[in-house]
Amino acid sequence: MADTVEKVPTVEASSSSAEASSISGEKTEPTTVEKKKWGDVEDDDEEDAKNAISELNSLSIEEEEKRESVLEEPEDANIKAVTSGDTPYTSASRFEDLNLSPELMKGLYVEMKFEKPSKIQAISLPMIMTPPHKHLIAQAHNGSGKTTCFVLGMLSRVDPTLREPQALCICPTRELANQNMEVLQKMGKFTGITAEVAVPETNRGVNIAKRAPVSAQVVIGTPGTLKKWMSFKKLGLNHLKILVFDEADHMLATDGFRDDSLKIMKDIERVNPNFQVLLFSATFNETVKDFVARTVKDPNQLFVKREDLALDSVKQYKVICPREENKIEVIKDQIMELGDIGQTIIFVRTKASANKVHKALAEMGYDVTSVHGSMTEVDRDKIVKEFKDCLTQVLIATDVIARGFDQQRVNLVVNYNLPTKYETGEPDYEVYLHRVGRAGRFGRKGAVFNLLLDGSRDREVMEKIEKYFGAVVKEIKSWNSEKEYKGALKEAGLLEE
DNA sequence: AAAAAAC
Repeated sequence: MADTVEKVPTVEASSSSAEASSISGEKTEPTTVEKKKWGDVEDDDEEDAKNAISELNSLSIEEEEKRESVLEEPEDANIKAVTSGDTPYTSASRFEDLNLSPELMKGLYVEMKFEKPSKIQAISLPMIMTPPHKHLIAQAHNGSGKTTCFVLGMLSRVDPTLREPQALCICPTRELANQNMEVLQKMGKFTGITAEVAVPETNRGVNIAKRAPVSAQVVIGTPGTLKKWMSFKKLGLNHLKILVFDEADHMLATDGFRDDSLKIMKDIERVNPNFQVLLFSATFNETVKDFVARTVKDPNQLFVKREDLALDSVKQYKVICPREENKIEVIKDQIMELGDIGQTIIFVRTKASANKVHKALAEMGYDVTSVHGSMTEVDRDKIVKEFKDCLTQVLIATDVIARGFDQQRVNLVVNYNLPTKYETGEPDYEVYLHRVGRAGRFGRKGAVFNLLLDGSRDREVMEKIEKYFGAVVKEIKSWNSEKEYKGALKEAGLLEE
C-alpha cells in the first residue's frame, strides 16, 4: 500500500492554503476541498477553467496569438494548473527558456524537428526541471506531446558524467517501453546519455544473475522486468533522481499495475527519499485521481476537464449492425475498399476476436496484420514495426496498443467491440478515449467508427460514453450504405469532396 | 478479460 510513500497525506499537505498557489492566477481559495477535486468536472467553475490557460502568468496575449498560428495545438487545450508550494513557474514558450544543454537543444531541433513547446510541454517542463523538483501529476490530451515532456525531463536531469542509472520510466506494455526508448534515443542523440530497455526476453539466454549491473543512465521498462532487475541487485537505485510513470492512471489502478508500481516506488524511496515522481496520462478517473493524489507527496498538478478531453479533430460515428457478421462486411465493403486514407487500427475485445477478424479478412484476400499479448515477443515487435514502417495498412489489435501507441499516419480507428469493464459490462471510458486517441495525433484529422450490435447493450454503452465526454457521435443510419460512410469520411476530412 | 511477468 501507500504507507511508506505517503508520509504526509497529500491533500492536506499541498493545500496548507498559504502555500498553495495556482499559476493560473485564479483565486486560491481554501484549497483542501478544491484540490482534492482537481479535475472534478461537476464542481469546476466553467469560466475559470476556460480562462485558466490564458491567465497563466506568462501565457499572455502574445502566447494567445501564437496558439492560433500553430495548427497542431488542440484548440481547446484547457489545461488547468495547480502548483504546490511557493515556487513560481514561468511557462516556457520557447525551448530556449529551459536552460537545456546545447546537445539536447540540437536533439530537439535537428532530430525531433520541433519548433516550440506544445501547451503541455510549455507548462510542465519548468515544473519538472525547476528545483526543488516537485512531483508532478500531469494530464493532457492524447497526441499532445506528453512523451516529450517526460523524456526531456529525464534527459535534462541526468548527469552525463555519472555512469549510473539516474532516471527510470515505467510503462504498461513492451510496445510503449520500446516506443519511449526510440524517442529518448532520438532526442538524446547528441548528449551521449546511455539508455536501456527493460522488457521481457530482450536478454534471452542471459542468466540474470550473471549479467553486469546496469550502467545505463536511463532505464525504460515494464514492471515485472524492472522488479526482477531490482531484486537481483542489477539495477542500482542510489543515484535515481527521477521516476516516470507513463499511463500513470493505469499503472496505479487497482485493476492495473498498482502493486508493482508501489513496490518499485517504495524500494526507490528507501534509498533515495528525494527522488522526483512524474505521473503522466490522458485520463485520470475520479477513483484513480484520489489515490494518485494521496500517493505522491505535495505534487504539482495539471489537468483537463473531461468534456475538453475528446479530440475535436477526430470525428466519431456509430453504426448499428443487425448481426455480428455484418461487422466484417462493414470493414470489408466500407473500409478496406476505400483506397488510401491512411492507416487503420481495428480494436477488438479479446485475443480470440483478433484472430477471428484477422482470419476472416485474410481469407477474403485482404492484407491485414494483428497484434495481441499471446503472440511471441518477436512477433509482436515485428508486427508493430511493420505497421510503424507503413509496410502494413490495417492492424487488428486488442487493447495492448490502446494506450500511447504513436503512429501519426493512423487516420481511422474502428471499434469492432466497444470497450467495457469485464465485471460490470459498464463502459470503459478511459480505454475508449485512448483508442480514439490513436487517430488524430498532434491535431491531425481522423475518424472513428463504432460498430454496435443491434439488440445488445452496445447502444446503452455508446450513449453513456457520449454523455460522459459530452461528445458527438453521429449515427450511420443504414449499416450498408456506402454513401453514408463516404459522407462521414468527407466530413471528417479524410476523403475529397 | 487485456495486459506484464514470474515462479
